Amino acid sequence: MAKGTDDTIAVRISKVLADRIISGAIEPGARLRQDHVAEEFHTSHVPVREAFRRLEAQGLAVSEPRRGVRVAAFNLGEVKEVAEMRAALEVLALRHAAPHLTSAILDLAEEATKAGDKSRDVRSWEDANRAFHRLILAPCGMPRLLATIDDLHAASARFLFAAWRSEWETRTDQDHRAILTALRQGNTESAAVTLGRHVQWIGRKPVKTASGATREAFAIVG
Amino acid sequence: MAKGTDDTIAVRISKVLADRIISGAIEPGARLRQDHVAEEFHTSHVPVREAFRRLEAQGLAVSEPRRGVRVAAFNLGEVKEVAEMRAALEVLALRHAAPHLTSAILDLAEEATKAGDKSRDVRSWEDANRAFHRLILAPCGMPRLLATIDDLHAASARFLFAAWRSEWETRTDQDHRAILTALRQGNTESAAVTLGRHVQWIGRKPVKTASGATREAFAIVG
DNA sequence: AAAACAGAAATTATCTATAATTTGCAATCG
DNA sequence: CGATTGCAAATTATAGATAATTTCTGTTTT
Repeated sequence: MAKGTDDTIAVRISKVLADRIISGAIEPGARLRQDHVAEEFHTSHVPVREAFRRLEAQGLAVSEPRRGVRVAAFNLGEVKEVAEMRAALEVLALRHAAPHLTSAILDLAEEATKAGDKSRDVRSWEDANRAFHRLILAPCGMPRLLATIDDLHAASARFLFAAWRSEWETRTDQDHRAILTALRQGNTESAAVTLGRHVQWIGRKPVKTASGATREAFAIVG
Repeated sequence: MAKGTDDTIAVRISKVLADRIISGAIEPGARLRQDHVAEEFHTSHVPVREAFRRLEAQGLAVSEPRRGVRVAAFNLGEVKEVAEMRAALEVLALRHAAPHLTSAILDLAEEATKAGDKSRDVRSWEDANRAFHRLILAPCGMPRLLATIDDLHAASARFLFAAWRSEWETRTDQDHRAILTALRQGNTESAAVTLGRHVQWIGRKPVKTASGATREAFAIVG
């Protein structure tokens, strides 16, 4: 993949910040101060501001005029919203991608599924999961749709990392396997229905808060 | 509506440029030169660049590093893509909005439909059409979904104005009426199905090109 | 005459500086 | 003692200036 060395500085900054926000390295609600970021990247704040606009568009940051930029907060409602949008759009993408799926692609998707099942931490599971979804959806050849789905995946990953900050138990992904089987049989409709259900599966998990109490954390696990 | 006087300059610029791009005042592929725009708005180019990032996120402009920003081009493929995305997402929004729809809202939506039927030019038809869709979808209470739909509507409007630059023949919108009737009867499923079909209706129309030849123009008419 | 080249002009991307606004804190007043 | 006002520090937003890249144009070369 493009290492981005010819990207503009603003793009580089936005990629690094996006990664930090998604991984949870920066807390929701935390302020992003342009001069501090500029200093860290040894630039002025002009490209930093452009990076902020980019994060805003992805839904990872919110900006109030004259009051600065904060990492976007989220709640159960937004997790559900993203899950439903993903269901609607990924199903659409799959219907268009299906006729162009080759067995080579499906083999790669199966490998991604196995990698996910073997993952012993959230991060590598999420990498494998995203690879699976991208592999089976990319052949739809609809760039705008794929870009929107990518942004939703970023949001999903953020929810996931926030809930499963460290612990992760391996599990075998039956849905992915069912989807692959259906696709291999040319049964697009069945694959689409399974995918639509799959990405709406919201995991729950008790998490200790800073104050010592426990609350439920929610995330899309598909 | 917010007149936007307390918006940041970048937001104001992006709104004006978005309107010009959508209305077709600036041609697809045309370059947006930051110094010229800055001069027009009596500002420096820093807010102009931020406005460009915003247009980029909406899919109205494309930017190549060091080579500047251009008005995004589009083709029949993208018109279809936007239509299908709208169908998927507006159906989702309607399913969530339906339980919150009051007869007052439905009355307003009916007025919007009548206004659309009476419209003698594309612009006012499109205003009325967007009002209808927003009225019945807004109560879903899903901000991210509504924002995405708004961007898709902007794209739709652009396709429409490009195809029907001036001529427009009045027509009565049966789909809108069928949707309202179904919603009044509490038949959400039927309304959703009709809406999904409605926004995928792509109109065709012969258009004279600059070179005098005629080609077909396409646009979403719903 | 078509293609390739070179220099000039225009344009983008960034940096440094300045003005305007907000936020935090402390002292004052009710 | 709590709320409020006022000032200082921090921060955001914009302007003006500079360096680097691209585009344009006219000329030369094959």
